[in-house]
Amino acid sequence: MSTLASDGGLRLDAYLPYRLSVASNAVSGLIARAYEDRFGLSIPQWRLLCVLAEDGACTQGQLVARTVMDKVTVSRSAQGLVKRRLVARSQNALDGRSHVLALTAEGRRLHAEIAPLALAYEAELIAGLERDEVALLQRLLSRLQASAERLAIGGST
Amino acid sequence: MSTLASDGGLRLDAYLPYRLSVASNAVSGLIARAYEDRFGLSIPQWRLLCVLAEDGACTQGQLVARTVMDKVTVSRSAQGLVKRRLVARSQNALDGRSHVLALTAEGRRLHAEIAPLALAYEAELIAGLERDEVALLQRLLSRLQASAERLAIGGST
DNA sequence: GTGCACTAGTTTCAGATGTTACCTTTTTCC
DNA sequence: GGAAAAAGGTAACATCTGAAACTAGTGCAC
Repeated sequence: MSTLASDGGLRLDAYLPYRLSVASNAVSGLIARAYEDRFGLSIPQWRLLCVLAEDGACTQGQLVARTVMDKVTVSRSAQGLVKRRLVARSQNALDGRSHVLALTAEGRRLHAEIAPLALAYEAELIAGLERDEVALLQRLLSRLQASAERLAIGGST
Repeated sequence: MSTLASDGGLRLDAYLPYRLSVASNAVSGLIARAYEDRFGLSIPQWRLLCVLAEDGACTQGQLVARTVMDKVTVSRSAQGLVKRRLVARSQNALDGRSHVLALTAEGRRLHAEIAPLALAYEAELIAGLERDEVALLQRLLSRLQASAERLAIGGST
């Protein structure tokens, strides 16, 4: 019998989905403000820039798969980047429905400018943590994501 | 000199803010769908229910502090809960500006019904992890959140 | 080679979200 | 005790988001 109400040991600030969400919001908010203020980029736009810098030219479909974002989000973000001449789109010779996106010289330059800042933020965030703690964190996040996706599929049947 | 473009070792899928966001989205999406489908609750509403069950009656201001949500979000969520008679609002004798929110019997019942499900989801998510790994994850999330908040304040000056 | 199911991407629309402004009540402090 | 500043809460506005409809192009069946 519960004295006040706390049933079965559910406490909000020990509840992992809550903790994860709060931590993620704090980090995303920080990063989003930094990119927005200094470079006028949204986080989705920044993700596209990163993937295009890493992988070279891509179709939007590939970007969707690579960034785990909605195709509408990718479409709109790409439009903004094209408008700013950071990204060029050209016809895809292999498939008339899709276009190929690639960084322009200016896009590459901007990416090269932001990348160190991005890494510096990351370094600040994990300051004071051991190397292996960070590695474990990455592993655990992957694990959580995978579990969530598995449950989402299983649950929708 | 970079062969393709990957500058200074920035790879998106090793970038912590990105990983955190993706993992959090996957988990939140799963949980949100579950609560919405089965109980018609949004995540903010669910958070309020939890805090009210844990702490007993609160003002909205206290709920804002406790749940790390915007006061507008709390206001709207509370309205929904009141409309469904899960929460009762009464005048605050100590301060005429604020109201006191408390669970109704029905609210307590619903919370008691959902809590085991919430814990079951959490258990599924961390299935296969060691106890101390989970504890470390909690610590690391706290750390990241704290760092982000510190940087946000420092950066805005 | 024509029809039909399918994919890539954009547009449209409805709901969610946050920022700002606002009203009310309370506190401060002269 | 009354003006002014501040806090609790809501309303209004702009923005963001994602689902579903839509357009255009592909490719397989026959």
